[in-house]
Amino acid sequence: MACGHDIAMALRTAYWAMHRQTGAAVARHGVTADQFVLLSLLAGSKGVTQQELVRRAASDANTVRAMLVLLERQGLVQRRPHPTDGRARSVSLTRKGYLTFDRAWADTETLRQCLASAVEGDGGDAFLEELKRAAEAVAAGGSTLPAAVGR
Amino acid sequence: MACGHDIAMALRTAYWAMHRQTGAAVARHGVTADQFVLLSLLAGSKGVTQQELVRRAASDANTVRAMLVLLERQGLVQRRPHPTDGRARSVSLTRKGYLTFDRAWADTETLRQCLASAVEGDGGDAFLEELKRAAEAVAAGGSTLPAAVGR
DNA sequence: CGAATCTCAGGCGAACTGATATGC
DNA sequence: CGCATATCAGTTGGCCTGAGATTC
Repeated sequence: MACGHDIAMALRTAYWAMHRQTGAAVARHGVTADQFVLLSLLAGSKGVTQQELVRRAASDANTVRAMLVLLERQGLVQRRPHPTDGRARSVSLTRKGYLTFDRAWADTETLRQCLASAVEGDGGDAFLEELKRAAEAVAAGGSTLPAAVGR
Repeated sequence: MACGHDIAMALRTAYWAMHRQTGAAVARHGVTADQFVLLSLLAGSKGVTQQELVRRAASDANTVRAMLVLLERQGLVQRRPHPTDGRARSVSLTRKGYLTFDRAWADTETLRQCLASAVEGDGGDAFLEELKRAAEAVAAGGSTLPAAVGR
């Protein structure tokens, strides 16, 4: 049977393999793998708040801000005051940002197909669902069942 | 159908959820989540070379060395010259290393069960296999199908 | 010789903590 | 008031490149 540790290690291996390949594929566009994730989120929806990016990228508010600052210096993203919420910022891609993302997206096409075809056949959807379920369970598991109890 | 991007994002989310929970669970033992991974590998087999750790931890030679130096300063691991290969180092846990790992392992028990039970039921083994297959495909995919071709 | 293992120097993106300002 | 959003200052661990020493 699949013990948690094996899954955790396989998860780690898979993530880093993907992260490194992505980084290598998008490096020549001047962005990192993590920055590419942000770009993909911004390309998908206009006028996102930083908080939204934090949620969707599974990251941190300070980290996201630092990354946006770097992307802003490259002229790939712009941050405008939010129309209704004075606290928030409305982040969106610039034209250059769209161009860069499109190219980077194209250069990661084979990578995504590689990933998809590896799990497709048996049940790609089932795999995706299990992955999401695992993420949720783990994220919530630490708070519902505080591991800092024993001893 | 499950597109590669969705899988990649879910993979990222799952990994970071696990990484953060692990880090929070083992923090009071003075080790990080990544260091805990090394400890678990060392606890599983005696006299491992650093190169072996690099492979199994899906990491980098310089990174592993830096981490081992930190762990060595804490007295958790020891590095001895390899018996047969003069280039290599034989890394193993000290008694303190075993103690620390056992406690950290116990504190991550609920986390592993959380992860296992989330994918169990449908097919935990199938999930693990798909995960491994995806990791292999991605790791090899970048070299067999160089993404830096287009344009 | 080439190849593998490890070490060293250095830089950098990213994650984190804690405190702070501002607007809901 | 509490709460949420974002900012700033600073620290750290981890990843990476490039070079070099040593041994197989």
